[in-house]
Amino acid sequence: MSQNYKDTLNLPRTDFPMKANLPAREPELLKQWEETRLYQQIQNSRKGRELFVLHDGPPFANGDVHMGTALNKILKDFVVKSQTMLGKRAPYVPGWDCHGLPIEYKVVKESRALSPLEVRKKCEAFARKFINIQREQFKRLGVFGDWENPYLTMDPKYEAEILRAFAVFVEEGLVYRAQKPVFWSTGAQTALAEAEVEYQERDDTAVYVKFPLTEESERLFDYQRPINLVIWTTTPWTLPANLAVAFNPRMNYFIVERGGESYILAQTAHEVPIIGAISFHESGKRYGTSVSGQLLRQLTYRHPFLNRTGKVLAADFVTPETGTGLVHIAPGHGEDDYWLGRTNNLGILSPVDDHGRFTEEAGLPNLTGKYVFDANRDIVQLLKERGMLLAVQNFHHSYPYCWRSKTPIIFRNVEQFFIRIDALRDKALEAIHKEVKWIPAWGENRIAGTVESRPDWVISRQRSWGVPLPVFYSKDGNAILDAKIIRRLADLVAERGSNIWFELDDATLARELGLPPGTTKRNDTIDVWIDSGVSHKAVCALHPELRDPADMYLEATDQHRGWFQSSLMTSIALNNRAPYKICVTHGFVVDLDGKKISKSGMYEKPTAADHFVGQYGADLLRLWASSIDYTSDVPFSEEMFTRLSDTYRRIRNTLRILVGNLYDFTAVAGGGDPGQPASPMPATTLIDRWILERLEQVIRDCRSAYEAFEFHKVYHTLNQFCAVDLSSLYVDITKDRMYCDAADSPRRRATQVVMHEIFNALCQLLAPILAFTAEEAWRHSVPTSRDSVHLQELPQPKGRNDEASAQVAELLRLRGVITQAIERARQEKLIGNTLEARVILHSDSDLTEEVSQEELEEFFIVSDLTVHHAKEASASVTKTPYAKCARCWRHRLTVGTSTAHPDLCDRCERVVAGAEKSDR
RNA sequence: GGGCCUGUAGCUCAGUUGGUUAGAGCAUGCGCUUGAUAAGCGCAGGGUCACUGGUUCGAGCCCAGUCAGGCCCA
Repeated sequence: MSQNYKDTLNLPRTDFPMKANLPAREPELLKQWEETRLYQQIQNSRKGRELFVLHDGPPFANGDVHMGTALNKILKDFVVKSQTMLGKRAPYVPGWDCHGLPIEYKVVKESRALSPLEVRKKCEAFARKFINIQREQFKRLGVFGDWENPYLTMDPKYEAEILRAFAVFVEEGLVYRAQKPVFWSTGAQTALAEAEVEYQERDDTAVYVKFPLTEESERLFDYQRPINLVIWTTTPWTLPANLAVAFNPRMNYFIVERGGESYILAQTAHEVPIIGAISFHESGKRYGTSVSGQLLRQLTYRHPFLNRTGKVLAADFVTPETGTGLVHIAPGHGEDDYWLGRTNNLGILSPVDDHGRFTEEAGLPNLTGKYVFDANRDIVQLLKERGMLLAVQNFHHSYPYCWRSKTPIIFRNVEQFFIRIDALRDKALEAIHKEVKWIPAWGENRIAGTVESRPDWVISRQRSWGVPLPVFYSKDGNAILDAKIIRRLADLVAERGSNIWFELDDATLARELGLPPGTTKRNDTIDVWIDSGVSHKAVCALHPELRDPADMYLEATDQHRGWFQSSLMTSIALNNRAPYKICVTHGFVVDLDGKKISKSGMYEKPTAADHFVGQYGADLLRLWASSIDYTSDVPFSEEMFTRLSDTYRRIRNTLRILVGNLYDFTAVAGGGDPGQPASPMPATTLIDRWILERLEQVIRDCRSAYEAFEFHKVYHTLNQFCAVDLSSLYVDITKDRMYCDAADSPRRRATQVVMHEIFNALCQLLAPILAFTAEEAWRHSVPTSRDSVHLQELPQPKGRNDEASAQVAELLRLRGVITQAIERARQEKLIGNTLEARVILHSDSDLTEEVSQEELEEFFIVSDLTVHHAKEASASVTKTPYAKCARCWRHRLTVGTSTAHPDLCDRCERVVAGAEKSDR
């Protein structure tokens, strides 16, 4: 019998499917967006609006897009889409970093013995391949941008800008050359930037070595001879380059006798082999007598195995934590050593070639050509033979490694070119503190710290895949650094690409640039951090749609030392100001335990973004990116994706029920004109007014969260709104009127007006995050066939007051009392369905007298309610004696009163009778 | 080893200038519904606020230290 009445209900109808099937549906939307040139449409629609430039930090064009890269691009897209929907013109020009060691290394590894030009051509092909792969993957994530015209740092015009910037550096006197120990990768045969160094645990041979005093120094002591300095080192191979021994004047030094010899070393906390621990308690000839710094300074020693002598020098950097307090100094193999040698005119000895092999200069003919780390053993053997070895230990420590070739790094003295950071530092710090907003705020502290302490910038690389370092040598070997020449070269490169540097021989190149015959070129390239570091000029300043300074740079937190800093330095040099107004950083993607997800592929679980896009869809990745607070480490796990799928389904179903309830809305509300929005109808009931007030608050919260780039607040706000306010309250409460009232009852129509407004607002508020789902839902809205949701703006608050909210809060409190009572009744098997309950509410609120009986019953979703006033709120529940209405399922007093429809309540009887009348 | 940062329920997040019994969503358990149905609703359980000490009448919040984790640097 009841089936008969189902057809008389206004049940929700929609084509908007419950099941998202994102992996299949998203590509269709992408195709349509591409066909309609949506990005260009959006840009056109924002002509003349306030400009917001998010400048893309170029990822390296090598490898697939992993979760970290995806997170970065998605966050950028949130910014671009939300700024656009806040009414601004927010163009997005993506870019790629193309030059540099990571690519060259892969190419060189594949095929050896290539000429520089061949290497470059293979590198370019490699970069292009991955640009195309990454471009497709980024697009697949729903990221909008000018994908057809990205900027590439290997583009000839871009390369020319690098050279032009370099010309300015030269003009400003910022570039100098110097011999300097630099991190040197023997595996890749190049100097490395600090960013290219990583630390690994390693076992090394540590040796205690005797450095015998010269005879004249020995005469200063009344001690058993020979007298030795005792040094300790973990790099025996640097001993051939030893030129001095350093001590710290603030430490205490002693001379002790052991086994017929005497030794000088510091009082340290740890035991020294053979010597043992030294303390004041053991003072005396055999156990140790203090040696003053005054005396130490005068000493000279004989090299333990080479025929030369060295001096003892004072140095602050000597510490008592390890070793003997006497440090062997090799100015060619260490930063501290270098500076100490420089102040004491020691000269530089660095007898090692590009591959890390000893040269003849080392003075050890047997070892010439031997890799230094292999030669450690030989040096130890040599020390033993000479009787200079006190002890050998295994020493476990972390040691710098080349990030690409994974070989241990050595310090090696090489002629390099530098940028003088001191000339830029003060202004850079001022810009950091005064010109830029850092998000999160501690970023300011962090980058300031790195800028304060960073040494001069090594900008020369002994590599092929990069922009040539525009340095020439005259016939007599003098370096030529000339801004005019560099600019000429830039013009040439802009036209013919930087390959000309390698294609043309010295004579031709010199002729082209107007250099005197006999000039030769240097075969270094420029550090890639300069490449990306000048993008503010090469891209923002020159692109007609962009602007330098950009409004925002947004990268992972490691870029405080990387791109943020390199860009800042070049911008200070070029423009004397910061290249960005806002710098946003996000954390790294970490797994459930807070451990980082390895980038090097050792991680057993999939980390490529593609994997998750294929399994869950891009909108799920986007939802993930929106759900977390990106300012610290970003948690990531399969479990989170399962949870997020639930959240997603909840949001999707909320959209679906709203649009389902609007299936018959256009015809009436549009007044025959489907292109027009619904005519405003005043929200009649409390619950309608309340949900609009909630929407108002949600709009305010989301807008300000978008404005502050706090996307997880948008996520939580909208999730809460969908799950609680809409799904479990508003939609649930209005079901009865939506389904059972006459289709055009004022109460139902008013609700549709409200739902329509909410649906549209939700689509718009969700659009920056759920780019695909919001678009899909938007197409099901009424009136249909409108533009993309991404052309819309975010809804504006309408200045609604919150008169209903306090009342609803009051009613919700009473609702809690009722549901608890009903739950108790259910436990006692008094009732099953809630609608079987007869509820007697003892209300402590005046509100229950102001709101009508009908509305209260609807609000509490009960059939049979009696309200008494009481001091304290309580409710009692029994089974209602009323019969169940076959149509609305509520148990009502009026069921059975109609003769035509004896199983209907009065409301349903009227609706059914009215429908029958109009059918006739 | 140094700089910067993070640590609140199983998961993701709230928690105002220190002030009652630390909140929300999801997940879990139990129940209802079968007219949002590969959906929906209700109720319940779940936290020594990383740890230790301190300041205070009072600390998730302030201070010091420890532990764990991250980024950067050595």
